[in-house]
Amino acid sequence: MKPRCQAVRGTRDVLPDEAARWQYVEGAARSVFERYGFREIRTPLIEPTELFTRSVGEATDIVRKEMYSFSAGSESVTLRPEATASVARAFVEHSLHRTIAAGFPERVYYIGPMFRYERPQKGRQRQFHQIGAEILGAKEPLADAETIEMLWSFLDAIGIEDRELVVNSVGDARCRPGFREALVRWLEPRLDRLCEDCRRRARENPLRVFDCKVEADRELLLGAPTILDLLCGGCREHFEEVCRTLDAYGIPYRADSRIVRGLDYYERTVFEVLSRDLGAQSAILGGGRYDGLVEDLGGPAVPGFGFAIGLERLVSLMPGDRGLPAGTDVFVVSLGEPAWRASIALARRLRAAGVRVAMPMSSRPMGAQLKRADRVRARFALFVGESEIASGRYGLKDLATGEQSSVQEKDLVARLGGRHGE
RNA sequence: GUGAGUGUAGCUCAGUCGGUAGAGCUCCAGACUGUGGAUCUGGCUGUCGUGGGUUCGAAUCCCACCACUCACCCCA
Repeated sequence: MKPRCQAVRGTRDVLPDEAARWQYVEGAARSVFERYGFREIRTPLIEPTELFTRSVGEATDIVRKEMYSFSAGSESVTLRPEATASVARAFVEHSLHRTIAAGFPERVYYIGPMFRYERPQKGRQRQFHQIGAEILGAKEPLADAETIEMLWSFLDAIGIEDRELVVNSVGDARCRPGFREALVRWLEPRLDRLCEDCRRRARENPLRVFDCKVEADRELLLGAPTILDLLCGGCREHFEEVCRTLDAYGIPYRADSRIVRGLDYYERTVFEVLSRDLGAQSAILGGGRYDGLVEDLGGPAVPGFGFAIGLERLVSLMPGDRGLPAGTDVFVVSLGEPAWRASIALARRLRAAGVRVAMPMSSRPMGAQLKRADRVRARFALFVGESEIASGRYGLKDLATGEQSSVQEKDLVARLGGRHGE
């Protein structure tokens, strides 16, 4: 059979078995994040194009060549390539800064799809999903460290063991221009010894030369000035306090002056968590501080810190025994047409009591029903035949142990473990 | 945007020198009319990615296109 239509390039279907794993991850994120005071925020998938050109940055790859933009009426809109800008926009639009008391920032998290028009490869789709969180109104280093600590707990909770935390500071409006200048001055006379990509980076976004993958370039760049040596006093102090707090938490990390993020709004702290099992796209998550973003979007000077996790990447790293689909509680095996009819009402009563029930859509041979019960991973088979209906006692078989007992209907719900999800 | 690899059944894959389509798994039925997983027997499913070319004849050779995969780039 040839499908008449298929999923567009870079998008894919998450089928039920895998969706169960997504739900597991999302549930763990909500549970952990809410312990730290984060509440969910939901923002639109489409935003004014200007939101991203202003925040993410005109010169970034995301804005220059990866956005799904189109005109709707007279305005240009864009499918969001990330959500931090949306959260900041909503924050300004609803004057949420008025709810912030000094020392008590607003914390929000989101889960949803993002869109970037890139060439798909391992760990990279055109529609992908992020779990992210933002903490707005805290300039203190504890906001950075505590949020990173929360992420570490979250990764623990879902069993991600192969991970490395790297942190850096990219300075702020006071010290970054100076560093940038020093770096460009250092690069100028060495351009002909660098690869083509690095020569382009030197022009467009000099800090990015540090994550070049060419070995010769990396060696040469060891001699380049590093941002950590040129931080201003405020940025240095902030970074050192973040590191001290991570030490106090006992979270292992590597300070790496080569970590540079691709979005213009980052200042001071930036960080990533890397894994070796992801192929070339090695980042599970990334984030940092953006103290100027809210103001850039027309709001008051409210500092921010946040991160985004790649959901697909996370799910692919999770141990295979996590987040398996829930099985059925009971399969109603009916013997003969009259019993099958009677089982319809029985199934309704059990479901109303919160039991997960499966049964066939028509009377079927018993062998076929029991095979099906195995397939849907039912814990019990409930036998319904004429003698059971007459006596009001049903045969209940534990499909794992093979033990069978006779149970009255009023005792069934307790035996089957009803009230799921309540 | 650049480069390389791969497209055969629902899934994983064989298919020799160009000779007319195969296995395992899954699914369905039966063995087995009130007790499943195992086993055995039988059965269903293909525009061989698409279009063109060469040839008596193409899954196989050639060209183009499409999709997927991996890498560059970039990022989650």
